[in-house]
Amino acid sequence: MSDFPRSFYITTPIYYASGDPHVGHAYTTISADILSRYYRQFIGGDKVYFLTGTDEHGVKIAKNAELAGLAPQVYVDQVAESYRQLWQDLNISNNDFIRTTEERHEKFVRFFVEKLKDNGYLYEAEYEGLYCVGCEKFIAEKDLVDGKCPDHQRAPETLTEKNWFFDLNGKHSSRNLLLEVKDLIHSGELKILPEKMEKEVLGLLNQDLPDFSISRNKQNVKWGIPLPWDDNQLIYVWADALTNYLSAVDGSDWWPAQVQLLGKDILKFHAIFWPAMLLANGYALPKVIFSHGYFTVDGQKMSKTIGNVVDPVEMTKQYGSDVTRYLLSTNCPFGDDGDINREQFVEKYNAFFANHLGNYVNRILTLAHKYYDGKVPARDVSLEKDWQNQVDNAWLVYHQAAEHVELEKMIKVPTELIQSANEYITKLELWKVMKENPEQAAPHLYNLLEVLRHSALQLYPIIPEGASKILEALGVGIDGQSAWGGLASGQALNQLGILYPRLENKQ
RNA sequence: CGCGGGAUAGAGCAAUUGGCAGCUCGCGAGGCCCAUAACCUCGAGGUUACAGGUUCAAGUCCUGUUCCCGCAACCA
Repeated sequence: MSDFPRSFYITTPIYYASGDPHVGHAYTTISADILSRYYRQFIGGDKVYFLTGTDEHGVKIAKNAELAGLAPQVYVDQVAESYRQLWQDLNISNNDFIRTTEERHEKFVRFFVEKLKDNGYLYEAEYEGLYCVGCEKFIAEKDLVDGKCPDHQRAPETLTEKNWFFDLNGKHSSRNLLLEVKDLIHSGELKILPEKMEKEVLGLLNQDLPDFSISRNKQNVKWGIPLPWDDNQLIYVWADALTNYLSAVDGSDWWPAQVQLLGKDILKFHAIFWPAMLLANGYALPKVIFSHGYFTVDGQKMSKTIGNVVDPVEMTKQYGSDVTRYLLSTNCPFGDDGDINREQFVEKYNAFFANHLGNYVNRILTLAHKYYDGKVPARDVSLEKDWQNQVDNAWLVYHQAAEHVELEKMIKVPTELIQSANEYITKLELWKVMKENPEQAAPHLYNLLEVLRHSALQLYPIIPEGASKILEALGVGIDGQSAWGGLASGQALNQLGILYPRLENKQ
């Protein structure tokens, strides 16, 4: 059995509130929810803290608000609400939802950057960049088309402004934070997973990483948290956003996070800058930074211009929370890129929910009602040995998968148990035995029901709604025992009917 | 020669890090009739992108080539 942490603090990134939720956001959040629910089952509900939220400052948001004709705060209120709604619809069990425009956060960020300054890690310097007058902001060289801003068809000017910089390289303080982060990654104290992402981070650390600025001139960025000691500056969104992982749990002992999930686009910030900031202010580092992959859709990059965007809201509306959770989280090994094939949604639904899980549930509950009065029949320990071994082993594999954050492997375990149970029924022709000699078949049905109980417990983190219904029908709870023999003979069983109707594939 | 990942059956993905190329879906044949046209068994389908090399043994290691994809200093 694997070693469980004493407590489990898990975070998703806070999502940038410049638009509606994306399927990638849903993927990260579902993954975090699966782990949260898993740990709640096995180390206790009060030992798990699951944080998500929204990042609500910055130029882009101010601009989008203006385009929508709304005040920035009104705009982000709406966006935050759409995230909240989606998480609710997806059965996400987050303990907190932090917004960077909340007072508790802003207060902490001011404290945090002030501390960086007091500790000697901030210095003032010139930032030089390409500035587009039309956009009223700095523009990256890679975004230029023929040397011009694509939005305004004009060449940007080179502009300098004074910013406060964070001393990563130890030029202004006694510590070289980049070297320290590198050492901590090498020593395994800070784990970057999957391994290939750790390689990438180490690769970045072997190149020159310049210090980054943690503030912006107020004239260029108008929507943010003021720098406490400098009226002309606002705190740059990254310094603002990363700090949420602390501000949300300030005053408690949840920190350090056990797992911080993120998409690979923001790996550098989380695996290098964030640890450096924590070191500078004397905080512990998160245990694991886990970077998951991206989706392509039908083999292509998801993009609005191609028009192949998968909308998580629509998907949830169409398929419900369990199915959406299943389709997204079991699509590919966690940590790799995966392809979403929408034409396969119905096929995958039928294969797993209707044919496999739903059919099995209906199959054995019907038998129990037909021949055993809807009650858990008597058991016979001498007929349980093989099942007990198999189930024990299944749990071992399951816990190991969870420990390694291999979400796609977690669902394989109960799937295989059910498959074995179906084989068992066929091999013994149990429907016949039940008809002819129900007493003889009784212990076998007990085994089948017990297998269902274990499967449902294992499925619960991934498809909480359906798994809860099944466990309820069996008369047990979600924090049930993973030892064999948890069902009590004589326990009344509910009939569930068709839990997941088969869908016809529209041609 | 900026850093890194990838190319395996019609589709989507595995392969305990060198040991008989597997899984799911789809497809074909049979079985069963308790269950949702479900379930069970068997089968077809691969020169593992390409060319060399190391090895008793290579999808896996090495060299080269082609193609795809992230990141590349402020982009959530």
